[in-house]
Amino acid sequence: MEQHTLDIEKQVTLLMRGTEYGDEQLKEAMRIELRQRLIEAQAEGRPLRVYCGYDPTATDLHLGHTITMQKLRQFQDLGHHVIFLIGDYTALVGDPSDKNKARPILSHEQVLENAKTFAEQAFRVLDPEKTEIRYNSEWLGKLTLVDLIYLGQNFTVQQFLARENFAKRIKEGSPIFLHETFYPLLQGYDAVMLKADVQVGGSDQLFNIIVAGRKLQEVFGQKPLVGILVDILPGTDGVQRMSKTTGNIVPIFTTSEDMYGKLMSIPDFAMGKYFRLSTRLTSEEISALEAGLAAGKIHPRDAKMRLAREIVSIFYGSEAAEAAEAAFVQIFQRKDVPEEMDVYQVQPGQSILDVLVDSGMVDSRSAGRRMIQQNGVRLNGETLDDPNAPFPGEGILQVGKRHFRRIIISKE
RNA sequence: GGGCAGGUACCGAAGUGGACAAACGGGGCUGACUGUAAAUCAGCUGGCAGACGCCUUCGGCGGUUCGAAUCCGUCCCUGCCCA
Repeated sequence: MEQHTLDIEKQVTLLMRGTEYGDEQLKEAMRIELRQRLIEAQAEGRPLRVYCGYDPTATDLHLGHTITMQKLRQFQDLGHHVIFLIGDYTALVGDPSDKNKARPILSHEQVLENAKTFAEQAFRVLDPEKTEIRYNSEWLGKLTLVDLIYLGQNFTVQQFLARENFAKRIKEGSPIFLHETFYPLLQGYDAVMLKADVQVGGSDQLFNIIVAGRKLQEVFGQKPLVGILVDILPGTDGVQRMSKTTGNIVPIFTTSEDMYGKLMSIPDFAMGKYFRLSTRLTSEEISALEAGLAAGKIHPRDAKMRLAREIVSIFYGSEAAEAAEAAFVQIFQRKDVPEEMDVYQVQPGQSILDVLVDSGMVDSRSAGRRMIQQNGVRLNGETLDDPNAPFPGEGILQVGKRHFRRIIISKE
């Protein structure tokens, strides 16, 4: 018995690590509830039911999503039951939490298309053997109007208006569509249908999880879930939250080299958050690193390379991470060329511009001309300056900093 | 349903008959520099041709005009106020 409580204490410490509630009291309350729930479940001889929902509003899952996924993984590794919920119906509504404006309307077909590879992407972090995949259309699709009315009776308009993002939109005079207010109800209903003990989410999910989810579970006679809220990862710009629409994502499905490079492009000031949220380094190690940086003992470039290496190795293993680093050093630090690149075969009579466009290295002839004018096109290191000249010969064609093709001349 | 204000490029936002492919800012791209694809500085940022020029784009459609993002009609959408 003594031994078990100790185990639980360790679990609580691990599971609460990296959480962010924006309010110490709430955090403490959740810590206590988590401990209690673990004790109860253990007494009942069952694992906790833990879930996090992901809305397929776009095709790519990205590093930002993996913060909650890593938290799910922790639960999984501790033997708890994890549900990866695909929000194919909530995606139709669009979560107003993280937005300063309404989401564009998607059709259910588009959403399902987006969701196609969600699970596959998630398994880069989660254990496929231990993960239950669900779609919330399963129960949201069956909700009747009466059900919805009943759900709505538990919330007031004032609760919604008080939320920062809605208040902001009201102040700006930008629209808030009625259906957006359904979002928390639907997410809360997910929690009810899943009989969740724990819900993991970003700290922007506070209302949806702590207010809506817990409230509705109580209404349905369930014990309100424990919310595990994690901090939000900024995108590659270092400021705005990572999101596909902002265009600042590090996608999960990409090459190790690309992931490494994207991580190297984050601003120096964002390194701390990335280390804390996306790597396995302990907070002591990170603090030491930051102290070194502040004292000028550690080069920011080296710290960022460490960051990139750490994260890439989580997804691709340490060998691939080292290879990606080597490629990065080769291309960007030594300004050398990569080991591997696509091959393009030049046809007789093609001009330089023809090759740029036809090989897909530029989007249009105008863009190609611009690129040449700006000295962005090189063949074997020699800058090419006449778009209309016949393509001069074989070798390595480079456009901008990071686009390469091996050019061969067709024998004819 | 009525009154008022709006709908401009990837985003924000000027422009209110010709000099508008459309100021400015952000984003993106290129170059220089560097400590890195950070920061900073400079340039570029609809397409075709690249010399003149031509084509598509300012919510949709239709008009007025030699000429419309700009004026008129109509429709759609948003905010505020009223009901």
